[in-house]
Amino acid sequence: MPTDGLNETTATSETAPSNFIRDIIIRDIQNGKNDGRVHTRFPPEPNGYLHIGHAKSICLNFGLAKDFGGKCNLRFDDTNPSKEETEYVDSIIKDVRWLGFDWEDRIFYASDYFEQLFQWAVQLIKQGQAYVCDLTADQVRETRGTTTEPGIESPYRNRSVEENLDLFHRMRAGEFPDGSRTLRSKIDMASPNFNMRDPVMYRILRAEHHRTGNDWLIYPMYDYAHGECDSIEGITHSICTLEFEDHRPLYDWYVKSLGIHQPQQIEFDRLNITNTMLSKRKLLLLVQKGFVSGWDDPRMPTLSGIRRRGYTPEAIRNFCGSIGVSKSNGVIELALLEHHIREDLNKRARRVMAVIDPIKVVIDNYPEGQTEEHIAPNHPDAPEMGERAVPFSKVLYIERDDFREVPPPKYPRLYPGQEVRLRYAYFVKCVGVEKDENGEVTVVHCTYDPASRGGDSPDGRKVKSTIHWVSAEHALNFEARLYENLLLEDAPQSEDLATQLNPNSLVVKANAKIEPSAKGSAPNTHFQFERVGYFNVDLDSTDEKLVCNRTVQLRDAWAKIEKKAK
RNA sequence: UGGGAGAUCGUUCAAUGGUAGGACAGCAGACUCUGACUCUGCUUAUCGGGGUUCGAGUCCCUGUCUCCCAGCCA
Repeated sequence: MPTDGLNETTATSETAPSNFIRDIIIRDIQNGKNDGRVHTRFPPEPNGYLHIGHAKSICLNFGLAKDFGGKCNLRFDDTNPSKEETEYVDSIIKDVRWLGFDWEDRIFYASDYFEQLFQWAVQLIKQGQAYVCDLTADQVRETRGTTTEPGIESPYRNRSVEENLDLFHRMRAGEFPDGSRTLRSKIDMASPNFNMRDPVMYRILRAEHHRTGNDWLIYPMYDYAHGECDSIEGITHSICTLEFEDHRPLYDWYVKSLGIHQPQQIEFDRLNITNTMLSKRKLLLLVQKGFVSGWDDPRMPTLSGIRRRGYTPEAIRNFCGSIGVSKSNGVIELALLEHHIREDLNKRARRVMAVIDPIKVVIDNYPEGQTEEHIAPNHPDAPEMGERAVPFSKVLYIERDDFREVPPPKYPRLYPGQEVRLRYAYFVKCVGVEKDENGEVTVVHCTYDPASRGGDSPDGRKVKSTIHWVSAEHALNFEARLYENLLLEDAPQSEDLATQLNPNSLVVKANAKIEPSAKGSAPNTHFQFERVGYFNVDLDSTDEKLVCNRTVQLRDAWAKIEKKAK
């Protein structure tokens, strides 16, 4: 049986459309900049799990490198030990690989460069471009100025090079308490760009680092570290999101002051998707507060979450390739992501019949105790995927929604007096119902036409619809987990997450039925439950109990018709 | 009200001074043993006002709107 979990690593063959970053690279190559090299990097901070927004950046960086015959590094931006953990490093490695990208031996960490970064800071001190400041965090903030007023220069700004060197080395040696001093760049307290108002380069922080342990008591800030890390690795195009536009002058200031290789920072728009939370901070909150079962809850937009949900790397790559890259911050419709997962799963998912919300059907004229098998293809358009036998007997289950005692106008499915086709089996006609004391239909009685075996009547008569079914005696009981958006359609703009969450984001159908061929399916096997949706086998599934996640529903024209009727 | 960035179909990305195009969504139809898939057709856009030009989404001026920035986070 084909399982495709972590083995789906074939690269996308999409022809990439033009975008402004490609234009820049093409121009750079033409001008012989960087000797025509293209070298990018994907630089996550290991402080959480990767989500679909990161997938855009991953596909962009690795994709650009591939398309231009260059390289792309994986680098962990681990300069803040108080937030970072090995668990996150491991998950990021797994997720990038799962998405189908390869960094060969180029996996790096900002922490690999701590000593070099320290030496460069010393160089900047010697050049008179950095100083040790004794102001507290509050004082730094108070003296930073406002949008209309310049900041106030620190009283420690003009310390001698010798004193700065001495103090900075003593910061490293642990002579001062956390937060008592910082190393700052001496730039311009009057700059209209706050990032240039003597930004902090190093802070004193006694926290165990997931890689360097307690070797360091001072840690470089992102702004100080990032350009140099890029420079060390020979990065040519340092691609990041729009909010770093204001940081670019500082990025350039450091590499220029140091006289080292200068990568070009290019900013693009972060991915936003309707009704989808793509903030690491908020996702962490969802996990911590128990609103979801974990980072890999199938409702999460994390790569581990959507992987568990049944999304494939191909679908995600195709999606990322189709959304484009620009500098305007837009919001992609969730429907586009769903389109790509349907498109991919339609090609690969084995068809199977499963009934999510069963209602019993008795074929009155079918012999008691008799069983027969009907042959069904595993994929309507892919004969090479084979076929399987589906057992049929007197008592069946069909979808509750496929029967109406009183049909609405134009209802094509089963109702008293109406004949439909049981897929791959027989024509059946509803001849009556049984009800419980509440008037609820409990059993639907039908008769079948033995001549229609296989699903077609020799007299050429047509039916309006074909419905799916399972044999009650042979079907496997299973648990279907149906997902909707985690966020409410009209989520209030509030910091209180609870008020924004959809109470129906997970509906468990513990009494669902599936044809026996699904027995023993491995986790992450993709199925199309015909006429219902794409599902995959969940991690929680065991030999005794099959558990399936609804990845995405099939497009449903009838639902639209019904909605309009209301 | 300082600085930075952006504005093209409902959404999103193209069009690099020369026929405004694709994808998704929507609508209509064909096909169908999945109201799925597939196929066909259709609707809909250059933020406003000036200017340059034979010709402007693209260049210039001006206005409007949106997003980002005052962490010892990244």
